[in-house]
Amino acid sequence: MDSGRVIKNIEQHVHLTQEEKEYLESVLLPMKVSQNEFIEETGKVTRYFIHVNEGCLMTYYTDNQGNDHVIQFATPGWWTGDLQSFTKAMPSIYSTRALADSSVWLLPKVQMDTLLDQYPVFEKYFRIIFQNSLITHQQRIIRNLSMSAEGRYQYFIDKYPTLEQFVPQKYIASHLGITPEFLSKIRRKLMEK
Amino acid sequence: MDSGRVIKNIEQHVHLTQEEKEYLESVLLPMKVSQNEFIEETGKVTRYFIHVNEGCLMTYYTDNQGNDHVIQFATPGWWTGDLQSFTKAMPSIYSTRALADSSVWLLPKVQMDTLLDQYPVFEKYFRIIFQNSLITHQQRIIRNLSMSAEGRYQYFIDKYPTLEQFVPQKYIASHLGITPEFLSKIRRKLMEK
DNA sequence: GAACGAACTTAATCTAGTTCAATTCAACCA
DNA sequence: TGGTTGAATTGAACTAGATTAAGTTCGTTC
Repeated sequence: MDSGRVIKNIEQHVHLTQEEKEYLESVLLPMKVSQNEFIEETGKVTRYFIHVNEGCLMTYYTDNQGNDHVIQFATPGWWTGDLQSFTKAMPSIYSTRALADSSVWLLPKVQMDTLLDQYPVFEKYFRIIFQNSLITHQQRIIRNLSMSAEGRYQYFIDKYPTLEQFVPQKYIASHLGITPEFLSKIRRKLMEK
Repeated sequence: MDSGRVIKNIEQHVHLTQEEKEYLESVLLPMKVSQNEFIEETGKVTRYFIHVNEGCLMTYYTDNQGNDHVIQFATPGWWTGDLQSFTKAMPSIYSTRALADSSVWLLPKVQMDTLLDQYPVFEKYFRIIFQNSLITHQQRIIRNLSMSAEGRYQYFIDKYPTLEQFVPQKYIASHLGITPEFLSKIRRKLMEK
């Protein structure tokens, strides 16, 4: 599996020396996951920060009534996982599963720590990644507070048109914060227009 | 105004040398704001990242129907502002106002850039700050998706008991994603119990 | 100290979205 | 080839929370 893509993604934000690239490559673990397979599970401590290379993952929370709530769909170039569990070694409240056959890179906790300690450029890189992610999370909160379900769905398909091919509708509904039944109604209404 | 508190807050996460402390102190601008005064306004480019020293601020989004949606209340020790506007020099979609007479430190954009460039420790510091903030934002999304308004209110007063003294109820309602009228009903219901 | 406005409350009515239950549809696979 | 299973759809009944509008409380100002 070619690690070139991770490097390319990272170099969109920071410049890496040959040594930094080689070190990163030496600590990333390649992994293939087939559709519906779990990478991380609720209740266990997350040991890896996950970078998607091919396919599609989803990270979600299951509440005590058994309902799933999707916090993220991750396509190639995205990091995912439970940051709290990963950084603080707490049992995870999320699960991460493959929605399609996928290939990912795993960055183990200890290696991430050394990476950050030894090479300041990775501090910068993850500072930028988390900063951007924080911005998009704030915007998602705002959309949830200020837009109707229909508006949020339109925004979603507009913004992530490629996701519909991987993601069953019920998980899109879950990500939008509505029931699959209601999403179905919205879709019919939009078709009729 | 004593800059010791900012330093103390930062040193909860990273260790600073004397030089780093002095440089930071030399670029922070102290500012007093009185109740209801704006620090940043929608439509203008955010020039400062704001650190609260005393009092309480709120950062909120106003939608095109004129409704406000609070994304953050900031009390002493917290950073606030519109990160997207600040880092990408875009017009801000948020406003930041004082809910009480407050004192803050302003970190101007250019100075933040040099700070990050010159002293890797600040990359680490902000990486940690953004990472933690990202975690809490994800949790807030999950609460909005999985809990009732009453549940979210209980969580809020439980988690931020001191905020009620500064924050008018209508802004708590806004933060929870409900109307002031409905929050009023919830409160009565809880009183009667 | 009257008058004003802003925050909060109350109650009636309304609606966006849920719940539940039945039906269809497609994929898998033995 | 037919049976099973889970995803999507449909529709009826329901509810959490919104909307509207009127009233209350209270601090501020002239």
